[in-house]
Amino acid sequence: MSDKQSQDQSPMQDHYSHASIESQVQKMWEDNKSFEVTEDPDKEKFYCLSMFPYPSGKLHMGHVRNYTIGDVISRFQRMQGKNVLQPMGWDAFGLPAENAAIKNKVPPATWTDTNIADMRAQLKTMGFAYDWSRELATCKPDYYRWEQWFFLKLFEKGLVYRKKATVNWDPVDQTVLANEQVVDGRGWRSGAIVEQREIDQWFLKITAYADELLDDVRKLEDWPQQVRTMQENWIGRSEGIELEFGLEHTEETLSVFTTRPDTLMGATYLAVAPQHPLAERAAVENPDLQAFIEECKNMKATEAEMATMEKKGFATGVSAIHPISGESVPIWVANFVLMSYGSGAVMAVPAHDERDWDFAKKYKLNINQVITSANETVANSINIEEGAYIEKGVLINSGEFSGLTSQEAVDGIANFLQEAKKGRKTINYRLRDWGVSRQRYWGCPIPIIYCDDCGAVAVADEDLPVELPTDIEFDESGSSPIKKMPEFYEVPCPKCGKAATRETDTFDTFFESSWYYARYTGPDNDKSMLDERADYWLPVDQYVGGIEHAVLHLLYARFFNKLMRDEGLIEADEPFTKLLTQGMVLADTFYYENEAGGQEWVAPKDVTLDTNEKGKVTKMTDPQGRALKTDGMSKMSKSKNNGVDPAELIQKYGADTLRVFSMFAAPPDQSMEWSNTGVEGANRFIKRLWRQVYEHVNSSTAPTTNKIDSAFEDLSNLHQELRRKVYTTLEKVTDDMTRRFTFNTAIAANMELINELSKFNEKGSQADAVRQEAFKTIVLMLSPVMPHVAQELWVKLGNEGLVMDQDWPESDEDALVQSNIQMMIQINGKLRGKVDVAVDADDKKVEALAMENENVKQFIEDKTVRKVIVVKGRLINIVAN
RNA sequence: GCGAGAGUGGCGGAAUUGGUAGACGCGCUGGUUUUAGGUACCAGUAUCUUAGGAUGUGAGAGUUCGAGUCUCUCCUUUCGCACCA
Repeated sequence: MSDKQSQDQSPMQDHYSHASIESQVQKMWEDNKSFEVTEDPDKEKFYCLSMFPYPSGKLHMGHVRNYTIGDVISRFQRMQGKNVLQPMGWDAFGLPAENAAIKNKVPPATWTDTNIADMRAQLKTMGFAYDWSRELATCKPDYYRWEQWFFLKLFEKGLVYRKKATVNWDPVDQTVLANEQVVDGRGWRSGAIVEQREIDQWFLKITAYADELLDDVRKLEDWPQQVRTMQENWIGRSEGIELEFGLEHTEETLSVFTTRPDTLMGATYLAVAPQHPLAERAAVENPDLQAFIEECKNMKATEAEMATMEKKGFATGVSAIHPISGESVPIWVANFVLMSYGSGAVMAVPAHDERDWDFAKKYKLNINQVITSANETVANSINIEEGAYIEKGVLINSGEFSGLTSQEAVDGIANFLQEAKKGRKTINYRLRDWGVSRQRYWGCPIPIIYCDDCGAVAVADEDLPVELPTDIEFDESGSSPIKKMPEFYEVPCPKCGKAATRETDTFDTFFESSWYYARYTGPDNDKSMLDERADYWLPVDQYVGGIEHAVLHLLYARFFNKLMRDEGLIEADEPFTKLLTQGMVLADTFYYENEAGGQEWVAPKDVTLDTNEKGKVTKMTDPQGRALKTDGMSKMSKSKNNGVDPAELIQKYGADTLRVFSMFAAPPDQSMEWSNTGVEGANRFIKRLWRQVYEHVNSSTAPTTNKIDSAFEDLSNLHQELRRKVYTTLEKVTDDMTRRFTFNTAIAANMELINELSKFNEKGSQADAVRQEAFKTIVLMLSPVMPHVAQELWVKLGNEGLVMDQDWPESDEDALVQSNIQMMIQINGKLRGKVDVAVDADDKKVEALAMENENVKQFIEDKTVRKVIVVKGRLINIVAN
């Protein structure tokens, strides 16, 4: 780019006017294509990605916060000399577009396109450093054709399969509902009670990668511990044994899974899930049992209550044979046993499991203690009639296994069962295979054709993409229009040519968001999904997004990354090296009670607050004079009417103010409380900096060039102190930006420096040179946060070019040198004085100086000094009594 | 119930390695400028106080010359999982 273009020779305005600055600076970036990047093997790359938004129509504060964090990191890394990629796109498939289509009679594609255009314009007003040439939208065929292609690769490899799974069926609208469309067990439009139906759906074998996903999540050291733990729990690996109980009077067996084989000898009954085949068979001749099973099935609705729900059971009348003792153990149906985990049946050891104990007490089943503690005192305190003993210990009442420790018994019993062919060691996962079929319209079509003769057949490569028809109309039922479009689904079989039927289901939208980060590296490629550019940019160095994606999105993206690696498309094992999960944006909530006793929520901007002389709020009123109540801070939402529109604030204060406030109010990973007065404070800060630079520029006798080093010879103390403050601030800010990611303290440190600078009233060319250096450094340090005003001030300070292309300032050792430091004097750990000492003074000298302090003398007058501790450069603690 | 985190002025938050608690900002109080409001600027703002100090980081104990920070017990709260055998 030409430097000329960025030079504005007009005189500096005495006041800060955000509107003209921001539009001019943004235009300059756009004209210069400042954020377009290409692969440069000579430069270190940095790929910074923020989670792409769903194009709902308007930017909200959560977006502003998320994208500002990513942008600050990107711009900082750019100043560190990295080749920075920061792309943006749209997670464009999804249910809201269908809802809008029904409501407004607009096709989802049109609605989505309009929203993307609006939101793109809004993002641009925020001045984010995105490479817009890489923009992608997941609803476009040039994007989703590659996931269709990839799905078929997985199909070939046997990593996808079809099986029956339950869906929510609305019997009135005759359509499948997404979980979000089921409200209190009823269809959201029809109000009909939703039924569960079993239909064939496609699954991805994520369980085949369970071990690798678990092992590798433990290696992601730059991810928040919380997210790693959540993923570990989600995968939920547990080691144990699967064993067979023979059924009495038949040849059949019942398989159960346990992680505590050491307690096997204490198993006094078995419990199976209500859906278990054995339960259903036993119910055929037992109407009471049948009724119990039905009752359990209907309890499904509220999952939250499930955990606290009363444990209930019903005897099947069938008994099993204990695989070791040969004793008869009754089989029960229990409402707490899950059909979906393990084999849907458990062995119950009431002596050593709380839930089994409760159940046994309730139904008067045997409780046999088989574990005791190695510690005699503990062992004597165990009373199995009072409660279960769940610790591991030493086996008793266990025949040949008695005396073994739990640890030894696990292997011993497992080996015994294995040899008897009655069991084997096994690993169970909580993780289920990923069902990717959705019976919705607005999604990527699944590229499969069903033929009566050939079965499920892949769409031929040359027929990809299977394009989703966009010229459609929704009827009142809300069911997918392509399910009623013969021109879409009537196709010949790709194998035999016979008339066949195209799949009309679409992919779960998590499918699109699982690989978009990789596609940004080559979004223009119409020959392949990814190319060699992917290996230049991947993995993503910094990923920024909401904690709500801690499990599903991040797990699926990690899974896809491994799938793509195994397909030879990329090299990296993991997609995201560092992860930053930003906190929620909260705002005050206010309401009054209406006549019906309901809550009417009042927008925070319409509320007047009265305070007492300490600033504590004493009264809240709305414009009609109604006294209001508050429900505290909660996440900005429509339902509580406490949202704040970023567009209005950009208009009023400018993007830089919004950026400064959202970075300053809280550390990025914590929730942030919105405050309108806080925004004004951020704006005041920028205006103050502007005015100070204005006064400096207009009164300066110093050279406005930056050749000021010669001016720093023989500086006075005051001058030296200011320079030291500049460079201690720089060191702190650099640390905050690189290591800590605490942008709030980085901004605070700059505020502190600016406050010092405003008190620095020295005159003369040396003072001006010191000031010039200080302002220049401040502008560089703040430019990632407030890039527009920083650019303008950069030029007004007499510099050339783009501030964002400058190197991050280097520390100056000379400026940091100090001859004297202040040390604290404590007596018995309490602060009693301060003393200035030479930096190189030894401990004896320091101690002597401290003893001379008047206040210290007073305090130790009638005491004996026992000990003196000198912590170099910090404090002296005198221990006396 | 299990797991992880948090608790500091009127509020958001700072204190990074055990070493000046309350940086920075908001709010509030007083003042200057202004016809006035707003803006801007200046000063003050943890609590008690006999004005020497004393107390103070959810509560209680402990380790230490010294604890917001480390250990233990308890309380409150946020988030996640939720009968996972």
